[in-house]
Amino acid sequence: MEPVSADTSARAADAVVAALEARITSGDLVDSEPLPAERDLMKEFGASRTVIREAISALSTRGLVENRPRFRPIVRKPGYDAVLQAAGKVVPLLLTQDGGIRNLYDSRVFLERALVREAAVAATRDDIVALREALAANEAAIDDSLEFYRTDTAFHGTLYAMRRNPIYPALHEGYTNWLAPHWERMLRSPERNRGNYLAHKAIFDAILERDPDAAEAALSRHLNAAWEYVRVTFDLE
Amino acid sequence: MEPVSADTSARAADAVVAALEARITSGDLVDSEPLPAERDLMKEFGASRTVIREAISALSTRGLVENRPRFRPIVRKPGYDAVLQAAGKVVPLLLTQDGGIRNLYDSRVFLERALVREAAVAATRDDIVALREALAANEAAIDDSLEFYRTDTAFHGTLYAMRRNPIYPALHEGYTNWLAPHWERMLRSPERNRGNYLAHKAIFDAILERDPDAAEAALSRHLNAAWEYVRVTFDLE
DNA sequence: TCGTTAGTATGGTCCGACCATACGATCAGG
DNA sequence: CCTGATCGTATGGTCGGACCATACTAACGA
Repeated sequence: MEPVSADTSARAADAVVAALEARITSGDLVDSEPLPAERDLMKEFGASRTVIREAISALSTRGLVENRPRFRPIVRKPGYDAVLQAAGKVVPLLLTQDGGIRNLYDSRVFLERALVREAAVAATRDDIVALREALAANEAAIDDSLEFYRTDTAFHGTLYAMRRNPIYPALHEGYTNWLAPHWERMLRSPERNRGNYLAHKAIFDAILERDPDAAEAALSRHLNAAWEYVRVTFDLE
Repeated sequence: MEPVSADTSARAADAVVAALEARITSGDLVDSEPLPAERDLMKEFGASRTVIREAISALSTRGLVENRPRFRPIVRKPGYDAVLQAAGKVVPLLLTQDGGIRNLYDSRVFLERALVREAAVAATRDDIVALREALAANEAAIDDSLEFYRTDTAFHGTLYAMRRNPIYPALHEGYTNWLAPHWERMLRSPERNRGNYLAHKAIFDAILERDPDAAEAALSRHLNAAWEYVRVTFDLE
């Protein structure tokens, strides 16, 4: 008679979530295909539409389905980008607080310092090729600020890709998306682009020479200078 | 006549979410206090309970309110832990896939390598004191495997805290929570504990001597050995 | 063959109801 | 006066049914 585990009172939606979750990961529900209609699911689970909709909503925030307002939800197999998407719902709120942008940017610098250091130590021939190409594309875009921004991002992205761990490209996308609003609005010019390109080249050269300390130093200079621009532009700190 | 921005068809709940979000971040709704009752909110926003509930659910997944099944939702000011909590909903799914655990663990090793390197270069006197204390507590717990696990985690946590960036403690909590299921079940013994303690001590000593390379190497040895245990225990890869 | 159009499927919202439980107040007993 | 049991109310969880607007589809006509 003792209501021992009273805390196990579960929401009915949780069961539906678990079931659909299993079906998605198992491939029973195919990726990129629409989810069954709500009214079908309620018959299937013997639950009310309320419960079904709550379950779908939960799946949506977990990135397992893509839920555009008036359309059928689309099944999405979970990937590392899903994590970032989920996190992305909260990050903007943090950026409005105290040193939020500073903290996020600091973590990016810290990570990229480690990435370039690793690159200097362990870059493969293919890595070097990829970096060289990214750098060349960056140089070619100096006079086109929009394209320069793209190739700039791509150059840094190459660093993230070198770990061959899907977490890092996802992280890179997170950083660029979250910091973009504070970055895109900055004034740009070919001169400034050239400065950034030279910074990228310095990093690349240091990696080529297998000099981790120099690579890290060059990266630090580059990103700290960029931070200075952001800081004064938005009057932070 | 052109339905230019037809995609702006918003869910009614979004407006409620935005409003409550603003109230929480502005402090109008106090942290740790219960949210107004659903029936009050519907009067206030002129919306149906359906919409209100959906809004609350959304806030819950964003970590702005804590929503235990049968209780009043509790207001939670957004923090870096909220991000990790949101991400934590998806991470377990990824860990069941292919090299999921490997990827996550790899990212942890990579981060901690950077952390100990930084510690060796830039640790303050207070940092050293904190590390020494964490290490001492770890040594004292060698014969108590449960306590050893706690102090082990705390030692690593000290490394994360040294950046004085709240992102890192949150990350540390994420790593420990996500990897815990694969870690806690491993067999433990005073001998193994002693080995881990010695590894911690080697890291600490290298930091003391301001030798980043040695610190990083010691950390790598330590975590790679731990990975080996996990790998064979769970027959991964 | 292709654009138009009508009909249907489906998601979004609302309403009103009932249940179970957390909460708060009231009351009985020491 | 304090403590613990009791009871009524507030509140979240679930249900079923309804209506609307729109995405989708198939029939239709130029």
